[in-house]
Amino acid sequence: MGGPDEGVAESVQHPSLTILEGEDKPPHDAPCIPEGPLPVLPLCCFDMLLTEDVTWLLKGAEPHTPSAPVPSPSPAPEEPEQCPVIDSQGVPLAPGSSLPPALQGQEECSLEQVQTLVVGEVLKDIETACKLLNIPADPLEWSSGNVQKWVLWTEHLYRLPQVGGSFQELRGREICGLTEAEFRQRSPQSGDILHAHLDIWKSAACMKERCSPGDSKLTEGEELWAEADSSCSGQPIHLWQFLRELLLKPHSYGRCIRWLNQEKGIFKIEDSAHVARLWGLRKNRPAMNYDKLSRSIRQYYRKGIIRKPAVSQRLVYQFLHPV
DNA sequence: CACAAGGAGCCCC
DNA sequence: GGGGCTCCTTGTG
Repeated sequence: MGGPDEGVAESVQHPSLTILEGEDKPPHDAPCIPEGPLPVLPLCCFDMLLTEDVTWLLKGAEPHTPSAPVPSPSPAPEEPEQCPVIDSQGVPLAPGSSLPPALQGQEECSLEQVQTLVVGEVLKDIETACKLLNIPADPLEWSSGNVQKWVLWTEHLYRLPQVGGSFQELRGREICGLTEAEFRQRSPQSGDILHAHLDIWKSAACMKERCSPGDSKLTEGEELWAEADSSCSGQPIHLWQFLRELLLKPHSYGRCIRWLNQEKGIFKIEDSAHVARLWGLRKNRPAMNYDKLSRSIRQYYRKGIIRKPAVSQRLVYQFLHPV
């Protein structure tokens, strides 16, 4: 069913725009940023971060065409967020008005600091996707199944038109070797975007490799993962864990699931179909839908993991052991 | 119509 | 056996 017109693709494109020129060396205390020039990343690839976290960045970083909307994975910018989105640290972010905690108190932030922050966020998001999809971070290591998962995921996350089996037979090494033109050839509608996103992943993998492997210091994101993620143990992820992971990444998934009261563990599924599809992707269950997902959630009632809150509302659930 | 609740059968690890 | 998927019925707003 091709889903009702979920305002496709055009909001994601700024393929020619780049930020991160990396002319200066990064600050020496940057946690995991390699020395030397940072990879030049297309701006469109940061859209997952831009919506809440760094809209302030763009404001200062003009000249941005005023008519061009800020790239966003959300389908239609027509509807503003009804509720303030809470970021991973629980700090309410009023779009365009507040600085990330790391930069609070600093009126002027240097380009390097911005780079460090943005790149760090990109790495965290890639890490999230890896864990949710259970695929290696380095695209070169992907099997054809991994490639397929990644394509589906990226399509889904950025509401791209579906490419079908255009990349089906390719393994990671092969898809990494494709030029943008070849991407377009295989998928005229979204090939360029997929190519740009793959570039991000390749750059991130490259950066990770260049990071000192002995550095065991966890980034914020990794700490969150350590708290939330038990999929690293090699065991199959449970639904409640998956939901919690989505909830802990509000800048990526805040539109489909969000906390109503994190202290009490109360959350709301904003887009039931979307969450179900994400779960289906994660579990390789293409037929997953909210009906089945909610049935699984209801199994948790008996087990004391999730319940309906005292005041029952549609699509609102509560973890019995809040995060 | 979408969601909620729960029974039941099935599969996989 | 546990966890989850699937299909089902019934009820509600």
